[in-house]
Amino acid sequence: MTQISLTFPDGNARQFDAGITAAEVAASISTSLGKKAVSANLDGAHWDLAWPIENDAAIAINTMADTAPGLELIRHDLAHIMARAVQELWPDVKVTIGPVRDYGWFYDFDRAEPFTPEDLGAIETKMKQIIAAKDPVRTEIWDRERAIAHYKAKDEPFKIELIDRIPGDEPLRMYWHGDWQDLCRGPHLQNTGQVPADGFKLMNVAGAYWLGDSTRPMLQRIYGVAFKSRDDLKAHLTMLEEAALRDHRKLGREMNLFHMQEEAPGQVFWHPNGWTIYTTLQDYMRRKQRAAGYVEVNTPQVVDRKLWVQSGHWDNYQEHMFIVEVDEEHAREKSINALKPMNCPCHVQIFNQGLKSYRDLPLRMAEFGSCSRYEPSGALHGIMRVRGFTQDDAHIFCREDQIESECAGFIEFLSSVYKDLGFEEFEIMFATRPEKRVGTEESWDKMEAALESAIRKTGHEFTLEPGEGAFYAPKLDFKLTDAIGRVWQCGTFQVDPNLPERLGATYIGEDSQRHRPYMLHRACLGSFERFIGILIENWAGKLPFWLAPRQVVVASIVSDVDGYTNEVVAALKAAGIRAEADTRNEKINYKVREHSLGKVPVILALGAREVEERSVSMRRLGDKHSRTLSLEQVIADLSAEAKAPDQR
RNA sequence: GCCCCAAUAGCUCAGUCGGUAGAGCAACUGUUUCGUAAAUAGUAGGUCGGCGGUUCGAAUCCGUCUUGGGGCACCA
Repeated sequence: MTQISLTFPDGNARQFDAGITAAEVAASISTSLGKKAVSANLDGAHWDLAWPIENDAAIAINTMADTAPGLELIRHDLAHIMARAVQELWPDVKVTIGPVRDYGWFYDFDRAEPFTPEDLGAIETKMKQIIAAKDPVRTEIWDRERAIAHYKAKDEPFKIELIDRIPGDEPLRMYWHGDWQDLCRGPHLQNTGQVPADGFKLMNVAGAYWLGDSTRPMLQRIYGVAFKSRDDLKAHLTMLEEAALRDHRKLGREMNLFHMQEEAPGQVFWHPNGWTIYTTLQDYMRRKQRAAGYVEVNTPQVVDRKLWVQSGHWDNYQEHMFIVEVDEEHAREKSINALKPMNCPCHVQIFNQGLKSYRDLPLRMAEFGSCSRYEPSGALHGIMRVRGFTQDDAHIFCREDQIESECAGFIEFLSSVYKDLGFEEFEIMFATRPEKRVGTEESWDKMEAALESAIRKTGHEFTLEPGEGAFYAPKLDFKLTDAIGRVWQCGTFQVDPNLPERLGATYIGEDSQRHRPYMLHRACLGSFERFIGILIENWAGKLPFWLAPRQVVVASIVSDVDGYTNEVVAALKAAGIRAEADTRNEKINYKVREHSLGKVPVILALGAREVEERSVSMRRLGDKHSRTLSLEQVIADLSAEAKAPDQR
């Protein structure tokens, strides 16, 4: 018998007979570990307790107390238990794939009739029966022909296609519990009873293309969430409820920020409150960009097809463009135009006006560019994914040797903006050369090295995305993390030697010859619409004072003090604060409640006492109590707070 | 674009078997002047998303379009 050496996490190694299972290893350490073990990590791979170990390896035994492997096993086994439940209820349903995902799993089924909410209830009940049965799990390794014959007999065409897609040298693991069987690479728990029967919930049904391919059949996907305990599940469901409470579509209505209507799908009607956020944010960005050496421009909305043909958008992006045909007077043919989906071609037109010298570079050209894109109807979502939006766009025209410093400068700029707006954390995704690309290897080497060096010099880490760059150059994407841990891709930095070439941009170098500039596309917020949606959800509507559309409500307690109320409002407005009076004939409780629900950050309540003292009673949003302060003090405090972060 | 679900008063929602459209909040008008998260009475408010069909009769059943939602695909 061959001996193998297994190294444990404490560094000790022990000899075992080859072919020993992880379960036997666990039991050899202690009886209790043998009982508690659920899986192993073998050289970093997640390993089923029942699988034999044939070679030397580093091993660690997992129990349910190990969160990541424990949840992985629970969710994975639930996917199979659900598939079994579905086939026991409806034997003609075809099974496909069912992976683990965040918080749970899904499984895709092929079935003629849609699953209803009642069906989900029936499936859950059946799943609980399967769990209660504690059916032992076993896996067998089959050869390809046997597996295919098996699935042909069972009429499971999707499984046969999966087998065809598995590389020839990989073992086919057939996984069983009870009489039910699935193709699966594992690992699994030892019996179905190890899954917590009250720790999961089926959430919803959605369509999903087979293999994610829109030309393949649409399957029905059932999503479930699962945790180790009922309490963890409840906590998750509560978290979902809280996330729903900060939905920007709900808050946008409640705070009277904007609305959308069916005559203009995917476009925002900004109300005064919402537009105040928008312009405050835009003013802030304008100051930041000026300070960072950008010039601001503005370019046309409706642009002739000729330019889009030249830029390449007509061939590559036409399905996303709003095309406008115009019967021009005196013209023989209609003129065909498109609403601009991007600003870059127009910016090159400005660059191309007059000769540019190398002394003009880098030229940082910014536009709050209003763009229109015909997004697919199913992609639209509140103000986050729209058809009409404004980018905080800029293009930096520069020489190759300036890419690195411009990139570093942009990363500093972006991190300062994100910090000012309340996002401390962001991640950089570095997308490198794809397989299909243009340009020399030397040029790719230089561009990638410039970006990598810029990231390192600014002291950041990055996540590499090999092959994800554009066909002409690498790019960076910036993902920020919001208050409840969600990740949003907002910023981008993309090198582009292609468009200056297509649109004939040149500058005169020191050698008095014409040279081709590089163009660096960059955005920080992405679009104002989407970013404001993110801000609303991040702050749950309770925006920081400087961004809050309604900053102060001054509320009379009795109508006798209305004169003083109006005086206080006037003084606040004179100090640059967005203040309004509430002199309605309502109780102060009513006013406090209404303005608190409206997310107004400061309420100043005024009664006879305040008039006499020339003071105000200030209540901050979310506070239980108020404080009495002098009017001068409050104006000084609030006007300081009303300043944007860059002006403090 | 694709699958499923939905659309009733400004908002949130009820409306049974196909038989004259309802509530709470908001709004408006009185009364009330009140000290930090809902005073009180009354009034008004609707082409039940649009169009077509079935029916003696449609918010309700069927078709279709539009929009929204959950996903998928998309996001050079």
